[in-house]
Amino acid sequence: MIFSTVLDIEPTPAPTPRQRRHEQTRAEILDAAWRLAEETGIAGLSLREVARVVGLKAPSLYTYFDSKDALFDAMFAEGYLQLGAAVTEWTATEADLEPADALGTVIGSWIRFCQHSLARYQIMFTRAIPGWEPSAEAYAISVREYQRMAEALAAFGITDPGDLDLYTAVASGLAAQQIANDPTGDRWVRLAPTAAHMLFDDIERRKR
Amino acid sequence: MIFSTVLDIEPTPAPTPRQRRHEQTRAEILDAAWRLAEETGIAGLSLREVARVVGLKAPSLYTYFDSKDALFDAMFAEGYLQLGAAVTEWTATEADLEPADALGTVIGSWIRFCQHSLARYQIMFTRAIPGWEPSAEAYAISVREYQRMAEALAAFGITDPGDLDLYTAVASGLAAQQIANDPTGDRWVRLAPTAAHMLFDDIERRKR
DNA sequence: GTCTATAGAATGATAGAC
DNA sequence: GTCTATCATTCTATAGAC
Repeated sequence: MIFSTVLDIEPTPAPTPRQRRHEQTRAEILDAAWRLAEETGIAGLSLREVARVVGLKAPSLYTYFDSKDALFDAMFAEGYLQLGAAVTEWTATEADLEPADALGTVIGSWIRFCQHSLARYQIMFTRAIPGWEPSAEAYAISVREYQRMAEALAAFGITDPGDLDLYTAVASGLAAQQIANDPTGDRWVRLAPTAAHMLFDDIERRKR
Repeated sequence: MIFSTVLDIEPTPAPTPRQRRHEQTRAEILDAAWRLAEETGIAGLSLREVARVVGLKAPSLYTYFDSKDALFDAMFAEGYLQLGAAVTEWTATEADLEPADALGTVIGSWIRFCQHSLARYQIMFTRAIPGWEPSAEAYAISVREYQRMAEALAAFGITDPGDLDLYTAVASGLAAQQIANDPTGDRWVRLAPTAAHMLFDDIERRKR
C-alpha cells in the first residue's frame, strides 16, 4: 500500500503512468530506508546510503521527499498504519477464546509486532532521533490508530483510563524487554498469556 | 563520588594533588556531558559542546577520556552505580509496610529514577547511540547491579525467573510510558501501587 | 528526473608548539 | 595539560546543467 494515496481523503483520480512511477520509486526509497535503519538504528539513517541502495544519487531523493524529516514522517505514519492493520487482524482471529486467553494472544502479537522491526519500534515509540518529532499530520495518524486500539481493548473490559494506561505499560514493557534483552528469541513473548490473565483478573476484581 | 576511584579494587594509595585535580576535572566533564545529553538526547552529545561547557577546548578532553566511546562507557557505568545506590536506599525505607505496598513504593521510586534523567535512561536501557555498546567492563557493572536488584526483589517473593522477567517488564513499561507520554508528570507513577498489588497477588496465587 | 559539483556545517580525532 | 591548527570524514541540502 502506497503511503501518500492512503493519506488522500478526496476520491483519487486515476493516476497517470508518470504518477505511478513516482509512487513506486517513493515506495522503493521507503523500503530501502527501513532496511538500512534496521542495521544502523533509526538515528543512524543516512540519505546517501538510502540513495545508494535504491540506485540513485542523494540529491535525487529530494524529488520524492522534501527533507530527511519528511522521510522520517512517512516512516512514522507507515508504522502506525501497519499497526492499525495488525490490530484489525488480531481482533478478527480470537473468536472462540476466553477473553483472558484472547487478550494473551493480542499481547503476544503486539510483542511480535514490535520485535519484527527495531527501526519501526524506535521511530514509533522511542525518541531516538535527536531533534526530530513527527509533524502534526503524522502525529494525527498515530492518535487515530491508538484510538482504534483502545476500542479493540474495550472488548476485554479495558475501558477505564487508568486500566488502559496500565495495559499499555504492561504491553510496551514486555515488548521493550524482549527487544532489548532477547531480540531474536521469545523470552517475554512466552509471558504474554500470564500477563494477560494477571491484567484481566485484576481489572475484573477491581470492578467488583 | 568519583567514578574511577569506585572502579579501583586494590586499596588506593593516597592520591597526589595532581591526581585529585585530574579526577575533579574528569568529574566536571562527566557532569557537563550529563547536562548536555539531557537537552539533546544521549545520541546528540557533542564533545565540542562538552568542552565548551567545562571551559576547555575539545582536544583537551582526550587527556581525561580516550575517546567519545570511553565517555559513554563512564556514563553508562555511573548510571548503574547510581541505580545500585538507589536500590539500597529503597529497600532500607520500607520497614513497616505490607509487602505489596512496599513493592508499590519500590516501583514508584523506580519510575522516578528513570524519569529523573532521560539521558541516563537512554544510555542504560535503550540502544539510542548508533554504533555504540558498553565495553565488557561497563557491562559487567550493569550485570552486578541487576543482580543486586534481583536480590532485593526476593524479599517480595519474586524469585522465579519468569516472575522476575514479568516484574522487569511491568516496571520498565511503566517507566517507558511515563517518560514518553508524560515526561514531567506522574500519570504512570500513580499506577505503581495498583501494578504492585496486581503483580504480587498474581505471583502469590500461582504459588498456591 | 537525474545528475555533478559544491555549499555549509558539524563531527571525532591527531600533531605538535608551548 | 592545554592550546591552535588541521585532518579526514560525514552529513543535509541546494544550484544548475542536461
